[in-house]
Amino acid sequence: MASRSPRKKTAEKPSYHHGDLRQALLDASLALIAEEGFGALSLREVARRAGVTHAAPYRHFADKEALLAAVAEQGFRAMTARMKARMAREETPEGRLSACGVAYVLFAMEHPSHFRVMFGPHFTRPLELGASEGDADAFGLLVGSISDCQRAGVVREGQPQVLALTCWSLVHGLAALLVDGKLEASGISTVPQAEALAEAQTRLLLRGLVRTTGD
Amino acid sequence: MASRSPRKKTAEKPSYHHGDLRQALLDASLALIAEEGFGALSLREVARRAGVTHAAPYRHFADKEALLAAVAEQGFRAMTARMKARMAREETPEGRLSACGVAYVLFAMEHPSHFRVMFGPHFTRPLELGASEGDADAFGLLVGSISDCQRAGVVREGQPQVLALTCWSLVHGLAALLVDGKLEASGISTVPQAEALAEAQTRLLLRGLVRTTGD
DNA sequence: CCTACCGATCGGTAGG
DNA sequence: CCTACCGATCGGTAGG
Repeated sequence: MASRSPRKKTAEKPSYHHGDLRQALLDASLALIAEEGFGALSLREVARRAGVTHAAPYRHFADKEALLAAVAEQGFRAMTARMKARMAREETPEGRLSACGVAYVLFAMEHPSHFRVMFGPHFTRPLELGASEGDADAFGLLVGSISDCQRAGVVREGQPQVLALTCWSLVHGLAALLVDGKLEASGISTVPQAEALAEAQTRLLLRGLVRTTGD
Repeated sequence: MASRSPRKKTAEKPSYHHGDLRQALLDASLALIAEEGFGALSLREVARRAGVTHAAPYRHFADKEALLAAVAEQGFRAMTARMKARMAREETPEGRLSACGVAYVLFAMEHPSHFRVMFGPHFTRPLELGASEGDADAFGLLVGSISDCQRAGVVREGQPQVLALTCWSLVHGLAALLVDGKLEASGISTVPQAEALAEAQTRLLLRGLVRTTGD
């Protein structure tokens, strides 16, 4: 078929000599994790999928952890954007608070590999997020949302950080159980199902489990 | 020191010729995960730590997944026992419900490697728990506890399974965040801190975030 | 439960 | 970004 002569390498295959290999490696990592699981992730296999030799990734990442850190960082940005977008559709503070949590769960469902990298025990150091610009980070959005609700008088008193931690636990737990398939036994596996569940659980946290007089 | 003559192998080293190698392999797996992380887990290294050759584990486990399944099964039994023990100290239905969740978080803090194996994405098939005897499984305990609270009139109406799923999400999320060290930035890392946090979050879920007249 | 062996993959580097 | 190479580890099996 093709001659093996070493010259005329003029772009027969995507060799990324001038393309964005860095991004290609990140994409390949996510695809690999999604298809083969975490155990299959190696720099060599990632390079293979990106169509380069196994030495090439070292031009962009010092080691596997650096690659995963880049994946996680991109994931955090995407998740924050997802939350902002869904919150923007709401017109009340409690609507935004709820949207914040639902978006968290939806992001996990739609980007399970990203989610696993972001929250797995893969990093030795804290994962600097480029000194995230003020309220841009996800937890900051949540805390701010709680504060807004308190100012509007719809959420009880208390340190916003503490209340936010409870909200985070709830949506993080739901997301983790969904991503790891632990709710498939309960017949929950699709995105719409997850969305409905996230909304129901958020409502429940707001109103509380305890039976009230106005119930 | 010791002669290398092949005879007289009379128990100089723990060789498990008559001991419980199976249990030793399970313990070694947990220690390995705790010390070196998941990536370091291999049947060969586990065998090495147990003091046997790398072919020995195959006498007890077909492959790595079978070993991990055994670890997980043991973990589920221990977790259920932990929950039962803590629930038994309580005298009210809501006390038992709360204790149920707190015990879940405490188990995770005290056995992080077990927790990771139990809820990680490591298994291809559903992990049969030996057809857990009726209400003995953890989720069953939770659902029963919710039902009791409803009968006592302290928890609102609704399918117990649905309410239980919300409780599970909350404590699972808190446990996962703790185990993976994501709350260390918030200064939470000890067992007592985790216990206090679990109790606070459980209370919050019961009462709800929404400001009520009797607040 | 051990010895001895297989093929395969891996992280990493030298040198271009 | 590639070729060529290093030492090391791995899962798994044969045969005892």
